[in-house]
Amino acid sequence: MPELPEVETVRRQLLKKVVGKKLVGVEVFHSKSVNYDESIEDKLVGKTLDSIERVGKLMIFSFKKESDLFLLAHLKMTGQLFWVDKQGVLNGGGHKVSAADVEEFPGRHTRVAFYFADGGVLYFNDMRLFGFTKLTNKEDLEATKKKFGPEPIDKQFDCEWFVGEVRKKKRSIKAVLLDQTFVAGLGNIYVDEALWLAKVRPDRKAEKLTKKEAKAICIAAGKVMKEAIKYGGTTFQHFQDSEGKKGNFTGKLKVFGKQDQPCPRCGSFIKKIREAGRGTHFCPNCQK
DNA sequence: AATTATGTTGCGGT
DNA sequence: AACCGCAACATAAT
Repeated sequence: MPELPEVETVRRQLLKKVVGKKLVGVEVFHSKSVNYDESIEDKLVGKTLDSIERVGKLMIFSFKKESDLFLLAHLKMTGQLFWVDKQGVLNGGGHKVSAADVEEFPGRHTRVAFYFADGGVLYFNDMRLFGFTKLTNKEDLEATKKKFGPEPIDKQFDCEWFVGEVRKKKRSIKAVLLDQTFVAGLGNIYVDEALWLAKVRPDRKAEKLTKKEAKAICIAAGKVMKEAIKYGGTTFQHFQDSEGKKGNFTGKLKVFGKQDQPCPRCGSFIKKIREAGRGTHFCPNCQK
């Protein structure tokens, strides 16, 4: 799933569903998905979930009366977190999601199940096994957090700082925006969308951007991710929220996956290239 | 059937 | 230090 808006969508849903609940069991179906921690169940049973934070695309679960224990979850490419309540209901809203839409739990790609005292289960599914859940301590968590750059959706995010720093970078603007240590949260989809909004080509060298272009990118990055959160994220291939639903921002995409289709702004055909090692979509006419 | 693509990021090389 | 390419893995599409 993946980028900040999708992770934030899941975080907000889970806040309402699992915070305050007590863990009674952890079942590991694939050891890699718990960072090969053989005692994860022993460490978690009896703990009550206190809060869920997020840094970039990383989710951080904390526990009541435990100041030195945290559960990190990173979904990478195909990770998913599903909440299934006592009745086996995914959406918690009273009716089951149809079997056609959602696989059985645990399913083929279920890697970990977290069982709660009220009968609910939090499933971590991850087809490609790049993602992880992992226990950590306060010191490690703080070190991890420090590696992330600021988030463009943050009220405090400073475009003056962004303009100054981005124009020191020698790589393409696409590569720079994908770098989580520079700014956190953007991934392949939202970088392409933000650059379209800002009318800047993804293959431009960051150091060659004008201040005006850099400012436009800064604003666009925050805007596109805030808007995507409002719509529950984007489903391009695998993303499903904690209720098994797809993101509604997919219909709002302007360039991502739109190669050979007309640009919604100028009508020229959207092009797809490879930039920073990633499939990259842009309008060759109105992005300069 | 082999090749290429896929929403991420950490590593080892220059 | 900054940057690049690739590997980790499973699956679907050409």
